Amino acid sequence: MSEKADFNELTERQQHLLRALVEHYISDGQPVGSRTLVKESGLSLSAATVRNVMADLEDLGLIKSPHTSAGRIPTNKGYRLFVDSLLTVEKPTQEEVERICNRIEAEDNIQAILDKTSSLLSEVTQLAGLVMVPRIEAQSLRHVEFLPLSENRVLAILVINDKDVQNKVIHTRRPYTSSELEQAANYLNQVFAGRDLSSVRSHILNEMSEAREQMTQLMATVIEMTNALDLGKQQQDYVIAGQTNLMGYDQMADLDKLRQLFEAFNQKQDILHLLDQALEGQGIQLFIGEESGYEALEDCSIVTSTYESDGEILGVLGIIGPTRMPYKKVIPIVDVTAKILGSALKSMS
Amino acid sequence: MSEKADFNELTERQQHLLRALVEHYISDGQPVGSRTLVKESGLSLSAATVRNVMADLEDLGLIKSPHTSAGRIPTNKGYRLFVDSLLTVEKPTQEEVERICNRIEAEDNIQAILDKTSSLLSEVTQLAGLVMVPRIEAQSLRHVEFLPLSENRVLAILVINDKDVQNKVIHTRRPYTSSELEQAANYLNQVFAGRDLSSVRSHILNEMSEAREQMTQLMATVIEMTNALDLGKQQQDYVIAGQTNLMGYDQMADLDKLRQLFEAFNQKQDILHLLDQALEGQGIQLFIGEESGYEALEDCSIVTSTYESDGEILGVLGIIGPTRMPYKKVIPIVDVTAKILGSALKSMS
DNA sequence: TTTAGCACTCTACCACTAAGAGTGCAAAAA
DNA sequence: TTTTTGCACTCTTAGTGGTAGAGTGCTAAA
Repeated sequence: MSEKADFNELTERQQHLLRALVEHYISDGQPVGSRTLVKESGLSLSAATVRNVMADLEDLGLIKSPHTSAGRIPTNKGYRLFVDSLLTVEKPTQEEVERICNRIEAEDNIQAILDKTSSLLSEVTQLAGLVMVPRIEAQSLRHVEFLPLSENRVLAILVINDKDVQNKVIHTRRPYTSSELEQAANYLNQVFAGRDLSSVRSHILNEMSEAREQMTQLMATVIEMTNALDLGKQQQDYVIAGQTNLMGYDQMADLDKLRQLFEAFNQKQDILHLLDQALEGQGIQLFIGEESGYEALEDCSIVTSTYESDGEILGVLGIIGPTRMPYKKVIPIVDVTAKILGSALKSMS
Repeated sequence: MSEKADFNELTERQQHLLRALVEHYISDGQPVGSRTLVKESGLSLSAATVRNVMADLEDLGLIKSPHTSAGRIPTNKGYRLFVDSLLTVEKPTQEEVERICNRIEAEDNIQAILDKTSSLLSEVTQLAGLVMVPRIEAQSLRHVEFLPLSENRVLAILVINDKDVQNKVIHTRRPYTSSELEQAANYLNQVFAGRDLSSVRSHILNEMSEAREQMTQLMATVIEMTNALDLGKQQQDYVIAGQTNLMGYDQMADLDKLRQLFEAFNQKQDILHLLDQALEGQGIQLFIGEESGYEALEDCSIVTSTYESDGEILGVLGIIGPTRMPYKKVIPIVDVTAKILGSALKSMS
C-alpha cells in the first residue's frame, strides 16, 4: 500500500472517504460498507479500492468493524480526527438563533435564564443540555443582615452583586443578642459594602491585628460571624435538562450504562469536574468517549463552550449525548447559545 | 364451583392462596403455577384443586396469566385486595429505624433534612424516594427588608418562621429611594412581625381603608410592595432521590415507559398532583398501577404517608416503584420515616 | 368436593438453513 | 504501481422445525 500510514498526513482520498464514512454513519446509524461508501463519496472508484483504503484507516485505528461481515464505523479516534480537521459545520438557521434568543431574553432572573438555556439546548439538539451556573468572580457585598435564632444559632443573610441572596444558619459558640448582631452587621455594611467578598475576610483579620489591643466585643462578634460564613467559597453547580432524550438512542440502549450515566447526573461531581476542565480550555471543547476520563461517559460525547460577558469567562455550557451525534449541527448551536447566554447575563446586570 | 364468587367475601382458602401467590410472586418475579403454590401455601391440597381456585380468582379479576402455559400473576386489583386485607406488615428492624433517625437528625436545615429523608427512603427500599416540601400553613413573618436595585426594581427579602428566607425581585412602577423602602420595611416589621403571612395583606388593606384620607406616601409604598410580594402564595415542590434504582427492575425494562416516567419526574406537575391527593387522604395511602390516573405511572405503585408535627399535617412523603414491590417491608418504612421526619422538623423550630 | 389422569398449549431453547452483506486476497487490467 | 475484477470466505439475521418443560383445563373416578 502506498497510502501514507502517517496519522498526521492522511491522503486526500483517505480524508475524503473518512469524512464520508463518518457523516454517513452519523446520519444512518448503520455500519457502512465499501459499496455504500463508493456511492456516498462521489468518487469514481471501485468498491475494492475503497476497501483497501478502509483497511488502511482501520490499521490507523480510525475506524473498525463491529464484526467480520459488517461495514465499518468510526472509532473515537476517528471521530476526533473528524471533528478536528474534516468537519464542516452547518450554521444554525436564523430561525433557530432567534428562537433561542427570544426565549432566553424573556426570562427575568438568573436561575430562570439558566434553566431556559439548558432546556433550549436539549430541545434544539435532542440531547441533554448542561449549563454550569456562572461563577461570579467579583462577588461584591451589598448588604449583610444577622438574625438571632434559637439558642446558639444565627441566620445570616448576604446580598451579593445587588441581587443574589445567600443565606446560611451559623452555629455560634455562645448566644448573641439582637443588638450585638445588629452592630456587627452595621459595621460590616459600613466598612465593606461594595467590596469584593473574597477579600472581606482577610481585610477583617488585618484590621483586627492593627487594633488588637482595643479588641472589642464588637470585633469578636464580627470575626466569629465572618469566619462562619465561609465567604468567597462558592459551591459549583449546574443545571441539566432533557436527560430523557438520551433514552432514545440505540447507542445508549444498554440499561446498565444508562443507569451509570444518570447516576453521574445526580451525583453531579464527575460532571462538574468535567465542566471545570472545559472551563480551563476556553471556547469550544469536545470530549469524545473515554477522553472524558469517566467510565459512565465512555459512550458519550460532550460538547461545551465557555460563555462570557465583557471578555470575562463566567462559566461553561454544552450538551451531552451519544458519540454518534450530529456534530455538524450541534457544535454551532452550542456556540451561539453560549454567546446568547453571555449577552443575556450581561444585560441583566 | 361452590366458592363464593362475591368479591367482598372470598373464602378462607381463596384468601390464603391469593396471599401465598402474591407473596411468592413478589419475592420471585416469576408467574406462579399450581404446583408451586401448593408447596408454598402449606395446604394439603392437590395441584388440581388449587387450579380450580386459581381459575375462580382469575374470574374475579384478581390474578391473570401472561400466557396459556405460564403460572398466574396478580392483577392490580389483586394487589389492591392483598394490601387492603391480606397483608401482614413486617416492622422495620430497630437498626433500620435508628439509622434513619440518626441520619435525618444529623442535618441542620430543612432542605438538607428533606434531601436526606428522600435519599434514605430510596436507599432502604431500593426504590425512588419522594418528599414533598412542607407547606407551612402558619408562615409567620419575622423580618422584611427592601433593597433598591437598578431603576424600577427592588429586592425584597422575607424571613419567615425564624429561619426560612425567601427573596424576590419586584418590578415597581416608579423608582423608590432607599429611605422610602427602609421606612416601608420598618413599618411592616413593627406592625406585622410575628403575624401570619397570609393575613398581612388583608390587614394592610383594612388599615389603608381606615386611614384613606391620610393616605401617605409611606402607605402607598407599603401597599405596592406587599402586593408585589404575592404573600402566602406558596409554590409546591418535592424532592426525589434514587430514580436510577428503578432502572433495575424487569417490570420497568421497557425503555419507552421508563422514559415517560422520568419525564414525569422532571415535569413534576403530575407527581405533585398525586402527592396532593395523598395529602388529602391522610395517613398511609397506596396508588397501585392505573389507580394513580397517569399513564406514565401505570406500571408503578406509589406508597405515601403524610407527615405531621403537633398534630398538624405538614406534607407527604413516600416511595415510587414497580407494582411488584415488597409492600410488606416498604409500607412500614414509609410509615416510620414519616414519623421521624415529623419529629425532626418539630425539633428544628 | 377433591383428586388423578391426560390431552393440549405455549414458551424457551437449540440446531439448522438460506439469504444477504461485506470482507480480503490474488490475479488481471490499466 | 495502481486499480479492478472475481471469488472464496465469514458473519449476521431471519426463519424453520423439533424438543423439553411448565402449566393449564377438563373429565372421570374416588
